[in-house]
Amino acid sequence: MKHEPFNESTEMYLKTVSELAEDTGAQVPISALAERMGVSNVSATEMIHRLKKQDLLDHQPYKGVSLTPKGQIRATAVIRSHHMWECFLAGELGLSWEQVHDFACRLEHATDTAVTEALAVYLGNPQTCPHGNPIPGPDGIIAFPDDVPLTSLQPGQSATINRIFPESTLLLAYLAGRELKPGQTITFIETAPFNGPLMVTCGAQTHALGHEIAAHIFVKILPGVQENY
Amino acid sequence: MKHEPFNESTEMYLKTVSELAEDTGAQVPISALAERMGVSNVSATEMIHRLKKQDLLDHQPYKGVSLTPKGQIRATAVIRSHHMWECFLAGELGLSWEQVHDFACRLEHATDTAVTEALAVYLGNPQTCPHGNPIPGPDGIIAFPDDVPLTSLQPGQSATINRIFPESTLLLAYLAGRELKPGQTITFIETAPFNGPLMVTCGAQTHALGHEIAAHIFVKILPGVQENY
DNA sequence: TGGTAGTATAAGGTTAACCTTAGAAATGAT
DNA sequence: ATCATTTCTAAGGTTAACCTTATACTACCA
Repeated sequence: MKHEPFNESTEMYLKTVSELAEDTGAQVPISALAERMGVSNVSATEMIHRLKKQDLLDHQPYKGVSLTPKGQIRATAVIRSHHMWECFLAGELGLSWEQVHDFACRLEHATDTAVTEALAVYLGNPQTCPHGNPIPGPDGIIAFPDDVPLTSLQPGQSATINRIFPESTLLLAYLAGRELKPGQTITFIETAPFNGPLMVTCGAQTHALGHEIAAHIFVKILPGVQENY
Repeated sequence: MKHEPFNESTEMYLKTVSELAEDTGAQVPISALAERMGVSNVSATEMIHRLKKQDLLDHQPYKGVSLTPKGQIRATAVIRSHHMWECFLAGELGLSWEQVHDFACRLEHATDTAVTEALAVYLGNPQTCPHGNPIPGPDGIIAFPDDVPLTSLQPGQSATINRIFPESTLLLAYLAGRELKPGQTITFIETAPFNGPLMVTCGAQTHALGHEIAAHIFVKILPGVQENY
């Protein structure tokens, strides 16, 4: 009756599947998983088999993987703990917006559920992390955010930044340096010619954002200025 | 110029050497280490060789091991983080005195120095953990506590509990159930015959404590009642 | 209906951290 | 000085999580 170990590696796979599934629906191709994990295809497949044997995820050959209820519970627990730590590190300890993701990435695997829940209460049950992403409830339910990627804006449209997803240190550092954080209002000017960067203004600044970056910035479109007709 | 990995296993060895050295002086026998780590003698020896190669500790064959300056720094960093988390979990999150040790045991290996230091400031630079043990400074210096094991009391002597060392979940749970925590005043009655348990009173309660347990309770002796003569 | 691109499996290799059994070497107490 | 205890080394085995290379299988598009 010993508790399952749930080591870091296991948790990273489950968490990644959960994050990728949020984008694409249910079935996550192993190749996508492998890439996000920085691991070879064969290694990922091996690991999938191990996790399948533990009833943490399902695998439809040539289709992809999806979390079982058991895997889902574990994945959301890790994500919840991750975001709680981000809130704590940034909000209480005053650590920087771009650093806390990294710190939380390590703490998340070392956090007992009792600690996560006590932390949640301490923080007043925050609903989003400092990067704008929704925090799963203790029941594992994630509120699906009402936003669109920056890449889907029309020229001239204004929007407020809602979240950065998925989070990555390099990206967060880049955005922090330009003050492109949730809450900021930006206006999309145009996409530079020859499939160039997206030109946006934020306050007095103009930024040229690559497609990769823009795809990770989710925004809420502001009601457009009424056009005369 | 990659940062050293410093995985959990490495840190546990260094931490354990540091804790054992505090008792016995400098040289820690590998067998003692192996026992505390719950690992075979051969495995511990293997690991010692690995750590030696990384210049984290010295090994005098047939004598024992001791930390190098590099190992010392790492060990105290882990211990500092451990105790900071204990303070936070108990003092801020309100988790129980006997649970926080376990939770901190996992967090300590996932904590960046920047987080430890921010936490220290947040907590007002505490000097001892909830179990009374001194917290190493950021420089790695540990204030040696001024106390003696309960086993060294004379019958009739009173003392205040100062710390529980080394901490272990079972022991802490046992003591918590009897309210034997730092700050409490106890009086040593006698050692029961035939090398039996130590009889102590704490408030209205009398407790029979085994030698193992008593050796882990460190106390400050109170000035004795003046005897008539 | 192919054929390519993507996916799966097979085979063999690596590393860290453990294990056991066995034998060799040093220490320290009588 | 010897002998028992402790400590060390040697040899071989295990597991998890990686790797590469190579081959087999499926899917889907033209």
